[in-house]
Order: sequence, then structure tokens, then C-alpha cells
Amino acid sequence: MWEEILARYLNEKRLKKSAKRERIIKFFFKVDKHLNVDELYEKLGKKVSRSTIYRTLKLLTKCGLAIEQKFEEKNRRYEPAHLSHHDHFICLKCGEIIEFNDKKIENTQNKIAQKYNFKIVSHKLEIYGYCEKCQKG
Amino acid sequence: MWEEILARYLNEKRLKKSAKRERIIKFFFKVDKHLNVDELYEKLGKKVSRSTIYRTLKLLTKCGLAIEQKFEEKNRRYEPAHLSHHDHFICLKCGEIIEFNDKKIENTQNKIAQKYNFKIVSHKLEIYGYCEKCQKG
DNA sequence: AATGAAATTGAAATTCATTTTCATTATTAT
DNA sequence: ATAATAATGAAAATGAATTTCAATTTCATT
Ligand SMILES: [Mn+2]
Ligand SMILES: [Mn+2]
Ligand SMILES: [Zn+2]
Ligand SMILES: [Zn+2]
Repeated sequence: MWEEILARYLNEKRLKKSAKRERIIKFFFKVDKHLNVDELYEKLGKKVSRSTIYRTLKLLTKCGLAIEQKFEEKNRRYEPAHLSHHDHFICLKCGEIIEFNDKKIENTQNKIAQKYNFKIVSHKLEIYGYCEKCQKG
Repeated sequence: MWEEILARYLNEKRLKKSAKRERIIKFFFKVDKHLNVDELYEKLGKKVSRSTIYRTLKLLTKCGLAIEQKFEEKNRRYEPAHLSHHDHFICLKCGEIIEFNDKKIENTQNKIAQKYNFKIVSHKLEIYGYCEKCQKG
């Protein structure tokens, strides 16, 4: 539960609660997508400054509740980290991001790593192309 | 051969030859690694401005001779495109970049894409961790 | 070789996302 | 209520990449 993790983190770091921050975070978890700062800014009715959004997302990342994604765009996206590991399809037309997780790929990665004596810490697989809708349209 | 491709491109676009550009490009292909603008600037003895290096790498990318890579760093890297498709191991300690290509991974990607009715255009697999040397050190 | 149109260059200016600063406001422990 | 400290937003700063522009170079045509 993100509420507890957040509460613990704030307490630990002697940070204070604030309405703005809560609004951002609640919304972020409700929407539960890959969002960038501007999208949050717009969807929150421009009631919270970008600075605060940036700061809040950094904070969530630090306490492990969000993951920074850098797809092939100018700006970052963030996604809630409550989901298990997965990789992404990214539609080049509509920008939709589809998540998937495949055991075989993960296993194969581990095998190759072994072959190269490479110790894996993390990985990132992004597949760019066209989603079902956009192939038709 | 990159020389011909480049020559054809310059001719086609009515661009002129220049010593600076040639120096950059020759060096780029000689080194044959994943370089960023600053590394090129330094290794070329600061004899060519960063602007020109940026422009030259853009040009190479446009004519298909270089590939822009955006690993998890602040700045871009470029690599010669004469190699066939491959993915990367990236060492978190020494920064070494190891290339690999695995049929099984590529096949599996295609299968998953089919399952999601996703039409693949390109993909990017980056595996972060520690290279053989850095595990020991 | 000389000319001139067009491309190239480097330095400085600009852009754009993100971070930082700082003065003001809000929160919290006492 | 007070004091200490965190949170906030606006503006400034940062940094990579791009663009601008005046000066230089290239090259086709004389
Ligand atoms: Mn995701
Ligand atoms: Mn490579
Ligand atoms: Zn789409
Ligand atoms: Zn290493």
C-alpha cells in the first residue's frame, strides 16, 4: 500500500504533510499510467506548480513508489511502481504504452548475461511500432 | 562502405566537402565505439567546435551511417551504423558498452508482438549491470 | 587564376526540460 | 501562541542540443 510506504518515508525524513502533495500523489495513483509533468499539470487543473510536481515525483521515486521512464521523447514519464516488472510497447502514432511481461525473454536475457559474464542489475526493453488501432486507422 | 554512402548523400543534397567534417567522420569510424560529443571534442584535440561535431553527427544519422543512442545518461552517444542490429550491456561502474545479438530474444519479441497485434518498427534492449572486470575489482 | 553563389564554421544566442534559489506561506512540535 | 522547519511558486539557473549570424571556405563557371 503506497499510503503506508509514503507515510513511513515522510516520517523517517522528518518531512511534513501537505495538501498539494497529497493531491498530486492521489491523482498519480488513481490515473495509474505513464504520465509526464505537463500532463499532470494540466489534469490537475494547473492548481499546483510544475516545480511542486517535479519535486513530488522525485520524492515518490526516492521512496520507491514511482519509476522514472525515459522513452524516446524529450521529456520523462513516471509510472506507479506497484506493478511488477514489465516492458513496453510504444505506439509511434498515438503514443499508447502497452505493458507486457514475458518469462522467455527474461530467461534468455539471463542466459546471455551468463555467457558474457555480465551481472545484470536491471534492464529496459522498449518496442516501438504501431498499436492495433493505429494499424487500421 | 561509408565513404561512398557519404559521398552520394553529399552529392544528392548539394553539400560541400570540408576538412573539418572529414576529420570528424574519419575519426568516428576509426574509433568505432559509442561516443558522445564531448569525447569526440576532446579526442580531436578541441580543433573542431562542438557545433560542428553536433552537426556532423546529425548528418551521419540522416544518411544512415550513424545511430543515435540514448542510454541512461544525460547526453547522447553515437555509433557507426555499419554493424548489424544488436543490443547492449552497459556497465554501471566503468561505462563499458558490450554489444550482443540474440536470435531467440528477437524471435520472442516478434511472437509477443503478434499476440498483442502490435506492429514492430524497432526496439531497444539495454541491460545494465557489471562487466566481468568490474565484478572482480 | 578570378569570381560569386552557396555551404561551412565557431561563437554566441536560443530553446526546452529540469533543477535550484529564495522569499513567502503552511505545518508541526513544544 | 511561538518557534522551527518544511512546502510552495515564481523566477533564475543549468545543461544538452539547436539555431543564428558574420566570417571563411568550397567549387562550378568564367
Ligand atoms: Mn509501465
Ligand atoms: Mn552498439
Ligand atoms: Zn497507436
Ligand atoms: Zn565495467
